[in-house]
Parts: sequence; structure tokens; C-alpha cells
Amino acid sequence: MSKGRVTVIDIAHAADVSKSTVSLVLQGSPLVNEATRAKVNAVIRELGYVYNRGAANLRQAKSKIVGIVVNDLTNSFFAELAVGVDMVVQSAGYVQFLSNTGESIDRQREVVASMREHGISGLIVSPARGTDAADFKPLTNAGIPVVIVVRNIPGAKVSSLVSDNFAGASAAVEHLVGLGHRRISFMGGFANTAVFAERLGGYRDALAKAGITFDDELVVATAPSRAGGVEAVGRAMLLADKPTAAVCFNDAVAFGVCDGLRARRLEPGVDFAVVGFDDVIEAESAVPALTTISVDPQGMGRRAAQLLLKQINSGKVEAEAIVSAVRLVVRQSSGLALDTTARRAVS
Amino acid sequence: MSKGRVTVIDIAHAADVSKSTVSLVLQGSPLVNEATRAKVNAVIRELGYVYNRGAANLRQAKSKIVGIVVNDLTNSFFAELAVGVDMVVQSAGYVQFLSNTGESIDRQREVVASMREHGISGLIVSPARGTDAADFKPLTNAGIPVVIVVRNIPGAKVSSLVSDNFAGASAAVEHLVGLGHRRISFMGGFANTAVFAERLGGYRDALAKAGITFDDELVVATAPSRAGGVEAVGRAMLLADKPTAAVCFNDAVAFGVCDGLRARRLEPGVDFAVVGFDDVIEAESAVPALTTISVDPQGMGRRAAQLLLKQINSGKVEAEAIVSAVRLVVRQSSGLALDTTARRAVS
DNA sequence: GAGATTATTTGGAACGTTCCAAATTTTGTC
DNA sequence: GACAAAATTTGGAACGTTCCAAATAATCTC
Repeated sequence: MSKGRVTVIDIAHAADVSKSTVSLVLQGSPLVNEATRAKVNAVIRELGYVYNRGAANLRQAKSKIVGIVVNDLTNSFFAELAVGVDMVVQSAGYVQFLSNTGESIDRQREVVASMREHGISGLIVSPARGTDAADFKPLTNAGIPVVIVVRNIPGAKVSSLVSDNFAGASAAVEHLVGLGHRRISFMGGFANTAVFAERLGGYRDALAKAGITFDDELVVATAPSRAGGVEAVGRAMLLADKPTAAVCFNDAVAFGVCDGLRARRLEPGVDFAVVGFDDVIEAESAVPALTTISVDPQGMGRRAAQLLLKQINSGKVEAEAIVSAVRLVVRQSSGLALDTTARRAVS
Repeated sequence: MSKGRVTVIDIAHAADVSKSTVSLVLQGSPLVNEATRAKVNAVIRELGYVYNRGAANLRQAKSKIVGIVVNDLTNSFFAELAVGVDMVVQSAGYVQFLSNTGESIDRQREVVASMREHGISGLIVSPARGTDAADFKPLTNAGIPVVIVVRNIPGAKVSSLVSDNFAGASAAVEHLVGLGHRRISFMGGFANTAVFAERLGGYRDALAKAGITFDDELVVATAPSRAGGVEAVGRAMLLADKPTAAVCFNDAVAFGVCDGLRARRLEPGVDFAVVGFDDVIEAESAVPALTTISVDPQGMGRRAAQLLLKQINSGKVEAEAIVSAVRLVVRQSSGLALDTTARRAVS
């Protein structure tokens, strides 16, 4: 009693009841008499008892732990996502294992295995590039619900929650066309990813609808990072028929594009229109404020967590695919209508 | 055998050995014969056995779980920190509970309690503002090592790892003085925090060493965010004797200061020198690139994790206070020497 | 106040692992 | 091939909880 941790049996002795009764109290069962409940609770506080969830799980096989693995926590988009998940998970009385894979498939496999050993009862994952659809089979086979977020994995028979990339890119193009642009570039992103394909699809579709013929040269794929954005501008500006606007793969790229423009003495939002994708937290306060497609990563995190919890509680592993609506947020980086700009430049 | 999960006993039966032997194999004990080991391992793979760490912990009272709670994961400084922790924790075979408190003391208390119930064997915490030194007493009493990072809590008898705020601010001032500045403002941060006090202390000390008298008006405390930086510039520019340079509480503030300067048609790094603090990932690629005090949050995360693991393994809870060295990284935002700038402006 | 109800409490037996002490097998020695 | 020594294997008994069936206590009914 002096050394080891305080257990339910210690409480039982001290409160002069059986361990079963203590257990009932712990679970807030209505079966126990108010007086005994009070007595037990008093002893619990007095002895500084701490509940051992591990032992409980062993018996009930139902942990209050979910796992979340993201491919790049360094990217504030994913950090926001994690925060969103954390919020709902926390208030549902769960706790989350969080791991960062840094886009490494091996690491991802390791952490998922480790989480499984630790008895997670659900998993949210933003998969590393190149993740195989079969990688989550063991989880689902064991009845552990999995929700894939952000990046879809074609063929995986698990739930997914991705943003409407097609509609987003499409809206960005429409916006630029509305401002008078016709040479619109698509900048950044790795070409062999599902997200890239979806966004590029939206871009092409909107161009077609506007009667603008698609020009291969205007899509410049680079790393989806700030540096990638800088590189993209560099390549695009080598063209004979230069673009006057760009829809970027994501906000990081968009910021890089702004940097690159400035390095060429072009002011984003004045001399060149740029639209981002994601609406990260800095997008609003940047100069110029970034016109972008808002996907509300924190909200996505919350929805993903809600979906996961729903599946955990319902006990059915039926896959559900949600595409999350996005909306265009017009700020300064896309500038005024082209005509106006032209007039200003002349005067 | 058909329904429930595969257990060590199932393996034992299938491999025709005892459960003890299986356990030995699982732990990689040298006591077991190579042939049996191979046989058991084969069966393990074949049956798709997954180790139940919960059950193991119950017996050994030694989990492979650490907790990490941060006050604001949305801030990329802390996200980086978490990634650093994750790296070493992962490769040591541990897994981490991560929770975000969003500066809420109540939430912090909740998650720490929850983590404790889940049996963490160590905790790394970047405490929410206003955390009481006594809050971690129960943990340490139970022999669970705690490492406080980033923000020190005076009086807490636990290990801590903070960056050398005094030296950092001091170096920033020296750098600016070296460039010829004499009206140097200190911008951003909440005045009632330990970190603020330390950085302001370094600032004052360096001013004194340079023979510049400290002017109260030049320290403008605001929220430690981008918006706070904008606000700070606004306030500082109301002064009769305006500053020509600023050392900022952190990089977020510094970016805000740049925004604010631009809004006033001043170019950071040309018309006004700004130095940040933290060296977040965007500092390098921003325009202008931010001169800042590099604290390498990811490195801090790694060191914190190493310290924690050391304490977990050694079994002693002796508190250790580490202050992590910082270094000045000169980029463009602090500009050229004042004279030069002046000459350029005239020409 | 006896019998029937209802409310409360309670000992085991799990859960899946590790540990211990002891049993068994193998190897070595002469 | 008998004995000792070393190597390997093995049954229980934990660990701290929850669950079940059953026991006990309290209340009601006439």
C-alpha cells in the first residue's frame, strides 16, 4: 500500500466495500446506492487513485485511443488538421496517438503497426505518397475503422474525406477568367498524385467552359512547396507567350510564386494574379492577402474525427466517402479586373 | 480461435510450445533455441498475431508511451517541436500521445490526467500560459519524468529545456547596433511571461553595453502573432522619435512588422531593419528573408525527447535545466549598414 | 410478519501478457 | 554410460480491471 500504485482493491478495503462496487462507482453505474457512491468517491480522492485504463481495456477490448498519422506535420495545413481532430477527439474523452511520417512509407507502416499493438480503436490517416491501398487491410479486417483524409487512395475500401479539388480549381479559373485573364498557368504539385490530377481536371474543365484552349506549356509541375513556387514562376516566365495569372497547387506554392514574381520586379495582385489553394492561416495576413480556395483544414479534421467516432460507436465498418465543399476566398493577390489594372498602369 | 484476436496461447498451441516460450521469443530473449525461435516466428506470421502491449504493460508497469502537450500546434514553431520529439521517440520504439491545449489550463489539466490514466511513462510539455508550478507534482511524485520546454515555469521542480532568450535578444541588438542603429524598438509579446522578461532583459543589457539609454516607449507589447506585429508598428510609428529598427518577440511578430511597414510604404530591410526570433521554416524563404535568432525548434524537440528518454531509462527523476544555445542568422530583413542605406537613398 | 419484489452488493473468473522457480532436455567429461 | 553442468522449456501466479451469476439487504404487499 505504501509503495505500488493505488488500486481498486485498496479503495475497496479503505471504503469497506468490494472491488466490484468500486468498479461500479468508477463507471458511474446507476446501480449503486448514493451513500456508498459518495463514500467511495471520497476514498478515491483521498488516496489519490488513478484509473488504469490499460487494465480496463484488457478486459473490455475497447480503448479510448485513436491514432492519427500525417505525412507532414511541418506543413501548417496538416498541423491545423491535427488540431481539428484533437478537438473533437479530446472532447469525446478519447486521446490520440499522433505520428508524423515525413512522407516515408516505411515509417508509416511502422507507426501504424505500433499503434495497432497499442490498441487504437480507430485511425485517421493522411497517407504518405505512394501508399498502397492494401496497407490498411489488416486494420479493417480486425474491425478497426480507418478514415483517409486529404489524399484519396483509389481502391482502398475505407472511408475517406477529401476536399472538392475539382470544383475548387474550377472556381479559381472562373474567377480569373472573370477578371479578364486568358493565359492562366497551373503551377506546382507533383504530377503523379491523385490530388494533382483532380485539381488539374478542374482547371481544364473551367478553361474549356470558358472557351479557352488548354495549353500544355502552362502547367508547370514542381514540388508543392514555397521553393517549388519560385521555381514554377521561373519556368513559366521563360515562355514566349507568358501567363498573366496562375492558379497554384496550394498556398505554399502560391507564396513562392509571389516571392518569385517580386524577384522579377512584378507585384503579385497588380502585375500578375495568383490564386492559392488551402487557405492556410497565413493566407489572410500575408501581403498581399492571398486569394485562395478555402478548405478549412481544421474543419476537415473535425469532420474526419466525427466520422471516425461515428464508425467506432456504430461498430460497422461500412466505408463512406465524403467530399468536403470548398469555397473561393477573394483577397488581394488576384488583383482587380485586368482592364482596370491596365488603365492604372498606363496612367 | 476463429473469432477473437490471436493470442500468445494460440501461437503456443500451433507451434507446440508453451506460452512462456512464445513470450521469450517475443522479447528476443537469448535463452531460446534458434530452431524453436524460427518455428514460433513462422507461426506468428502465419496466424497474423498482433502483440498486445496493453496486457504487457499491465504486468511490467513500463509502457512505451510518452505524452507531449503543446499550447498551440497551429503555430509552426510548436509543430516543428512536435516533429522533433516524434522523430526520436519513434525511433526509440515509443509512441506519443499528442494533445493541443490552445492555451487553456483546463484542457491541459484534462489531457495530462487522461494521459496519466493511459500510463505514459514520461511527459514533455510546453505549458499553457499561467500554468502553476504545482500542476506536475502528481506526475513526478509517481516517478514519471516531466520535461518542460520553451516556457519555463519558475519553481517547478522538473527538468526544463528552454532556449537562451537573453543571449538571443542580446545578439540581435548587437547586430543592429553594429549596423549603426540607435533607435531600436522591442516589438511584440505579452509582458507578463517569463520568455518576454528574458528576451527583454537581453535587449536591455545589450543596449546598456552599447551605451544606449533604454527608452520605455520603444518596447511595445502586443499579442505574439502576425497581427500583433502589425499593431506594434502602428504604435511605434506614432512616436515623435521613431525607431529605425526592431527586434521582435518572435518571427510571427516580425512578419507582421514587415506587413505593417509595407502598409506604410516602408520596405523592410531597406528603410527599416527587423530581426525576428525563432527562425521558423518560412523565415528563410520569405521576402525579404528574415534576419532572426535561430532556435531550431525541431532540434529542441529532439533534445527534449532525448532528455526525457534518458530520465525514463535511468529511473531517476532528478531535475535538469538545459538552456539551449541560439545563434543569429543574418538575412535581408535587417538590411545593410545604415550608412550604406542612406547613401543609396540619396543617390 | 411471511412472501414476493426490488435494490444493492459481492466473490470469483476472465482479459493477454510477463515473471519466477522449478522441471526437463541437451551437452560435456571422464 | 553415469554424473554434473549448462541450455532450454514450462506451469502457475501475478498485474488491475470488468463482467457475470448469485447472494444479500431493503422495501413492499396483504
